[in-house]
Amino acid sequence: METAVSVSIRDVAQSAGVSMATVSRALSGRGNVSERSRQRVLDAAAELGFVPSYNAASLASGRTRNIGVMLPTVQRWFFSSVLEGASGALLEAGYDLTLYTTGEGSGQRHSVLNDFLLRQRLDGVVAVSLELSPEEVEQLLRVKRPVVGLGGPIQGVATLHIDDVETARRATQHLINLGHRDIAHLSGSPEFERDFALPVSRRVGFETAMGEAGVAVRPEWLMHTDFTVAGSHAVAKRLLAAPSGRPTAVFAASDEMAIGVITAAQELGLRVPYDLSVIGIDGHELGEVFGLTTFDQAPRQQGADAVRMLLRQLDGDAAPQSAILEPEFVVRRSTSTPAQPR
Amino acid sequence: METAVSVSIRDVAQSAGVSMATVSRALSGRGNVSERSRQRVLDAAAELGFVPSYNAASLASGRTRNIGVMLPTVQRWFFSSVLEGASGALLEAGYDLTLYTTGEGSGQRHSVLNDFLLRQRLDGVVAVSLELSPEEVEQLLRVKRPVVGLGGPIQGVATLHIDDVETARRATQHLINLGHRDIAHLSGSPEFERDFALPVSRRVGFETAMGEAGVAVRPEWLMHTDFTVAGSHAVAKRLLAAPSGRPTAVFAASDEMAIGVITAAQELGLRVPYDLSVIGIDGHELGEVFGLTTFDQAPRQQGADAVRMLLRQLDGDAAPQSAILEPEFVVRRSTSTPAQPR
DNA sequence: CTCACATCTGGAAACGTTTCCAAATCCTAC
DNA sequence: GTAGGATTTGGAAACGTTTCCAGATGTGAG
Repeated sequence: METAVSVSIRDVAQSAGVSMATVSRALSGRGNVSERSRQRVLDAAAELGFVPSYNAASLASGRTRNIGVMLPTVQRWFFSSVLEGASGALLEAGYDLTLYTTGEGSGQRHSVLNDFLLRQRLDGVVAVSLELSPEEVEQLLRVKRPVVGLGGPIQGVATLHIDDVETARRATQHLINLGHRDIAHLSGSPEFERDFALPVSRRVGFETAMGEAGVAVRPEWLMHTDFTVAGSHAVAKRLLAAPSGRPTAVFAASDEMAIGVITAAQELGLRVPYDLSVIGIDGHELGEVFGLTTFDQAPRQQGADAVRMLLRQLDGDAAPQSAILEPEFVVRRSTSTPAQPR
Repeated sequence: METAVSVSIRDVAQSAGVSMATVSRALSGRGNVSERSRQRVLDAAAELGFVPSYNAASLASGRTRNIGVMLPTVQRWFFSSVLEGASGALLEAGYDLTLYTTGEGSGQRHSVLNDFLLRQRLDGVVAVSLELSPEEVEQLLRVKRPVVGLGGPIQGVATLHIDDVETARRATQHLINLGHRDIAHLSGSPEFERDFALPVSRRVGFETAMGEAGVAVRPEWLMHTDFTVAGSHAVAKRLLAAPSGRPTAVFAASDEMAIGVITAAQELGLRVPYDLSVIGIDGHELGEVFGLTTFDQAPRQQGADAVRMLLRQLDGDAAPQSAILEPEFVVRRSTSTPAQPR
């Protein structure tokens, strides 16, 4: 509450009658300080309204209390959820969060890495749905910055993710178990996505389940679009209005896509699930509203967990243990037995 | 591409055969350097793979090339759009973005300000939909950090926002002009929101339009909920199923709420717009899918603009000029004349 | 060929912490 | 009371830049 300009550790030291070294120790908690000194320092600091300079501390110590979060965009539900989770966990731990949205393409990513991440501004990085090249990983590890990956495996980096193939297989199996045979799959394509092999993994899971059940995959029912409601809405309208007949069920690679399918169906006068069953993956907040059956992968939780993993690594505690997450199967009213079993 | 450990400005100086001062000048662009020296420095820096330390630079210069963005949450469309816009603009300008999600309540906000913002880590702050107290503003300005507000006026701070009252008035008027008289309004409430008087402003606009047209406002048709699809979906179901009769039109304070109303209507078998007209405010990306009539306020653009305003201020260029934005009226198929004009 | 002035350069002092090191002080057990 | 170890302390050297201040070098006009 004094003059805001530059009350430094030196002023505190003077006022508390101790050395700067002791002030630093008392305030940061590293090193031994007698209870008496600590108290005097704390009082003096409070009295003077002392605010330590992160920059100076970082420069001297190498620690920044700042974590970078890289993700393709903040506009899709999965990513904003992850971000929200990470942000909360970091705030709680007293860390800053520096955000890098790299764009859906990989164009900006390299410059981001070079221009920002390496400048010793970050203690660590959470990379969400990004395929880092071996060189990029090496670059990061060389500067001793731990990295945690989210949403898919990254070579040489601790990672948190669900088993995409298996989850897709189970989703498809759910439809088959209900009696569906005419099943379409909506997924992303390399045209729209650069992250991981996510669209591919989910398609493989789909095909695996179909193969296991001896059901043929109709290539014209493998549709590609971006991972948005609007994109899948448009594609689904074509799919469902095709004169060659329509599927009785759709497995969408994400909940946003599934919602696009549902709205498209409604627009065409189809009743879900009576005329069309729909299942997705994600656990979107709107799943409830649309009665969507899905595999919930709790992205918010994932964001928080990734941060905690990273912080543990920074504390030197744990080995970077990758983990495969178990999504929760949530059955709602968008799936049922087909109306006209063949 | 050499050993990554600590190639500093000193090494570059040595390698280029000039002083550290000259290296600094050549690299940062401030101060005069002969073309010859500049080239040698640039070459040496590239050769050694020199990466300047932001921390050291910040410490010495006081500039951080880091902008803070504070917003309540990243999970609502308006906010994630603003963030996306801001992030892009900052990346482009070579600035880092430090994200503070303060939570919808104001609880965490104060600590955020104190613990983070003031630590000379930020060159400036973009505050989105936050009501900063005079003390908080004063605190920021005292440390000479420019602030730009978004989403509502902040005392003593340059601000970017639409005229909420007027926009709400025009939205309501649109319904009235179509012939509607039984109009409900869905808005937020202090129970859910802490930001600004936004819900209030939009309600006032609604009431103004109704008053001007001599139409009575039915208090039971003033519904409150949070600014989400799910929240408004639930409330709208009650509204539209009320035995006392239902409105022919709904003005929702945000597009997300409007979408909740539309899905609720569909679930109840009502046809939009035949049985119910719906209008919102925002310009949500799903507006297209749902055919939503709305006032588009281009939040992504707002985020980018806010950043540019801030950067201009940092360059010492411009006076902090507040601006009132003009939303764009987008008519789609969710509004029409009422089915049964009285 | 000089002089005056602009441009360029290097030395060194900041910036505000952390942490190494050695010295001082405190304990405990004998 | 004392030796030996543990705990506290302060001095001062980092950390890697920027920038002030002079001094050196270049330029153009007379």
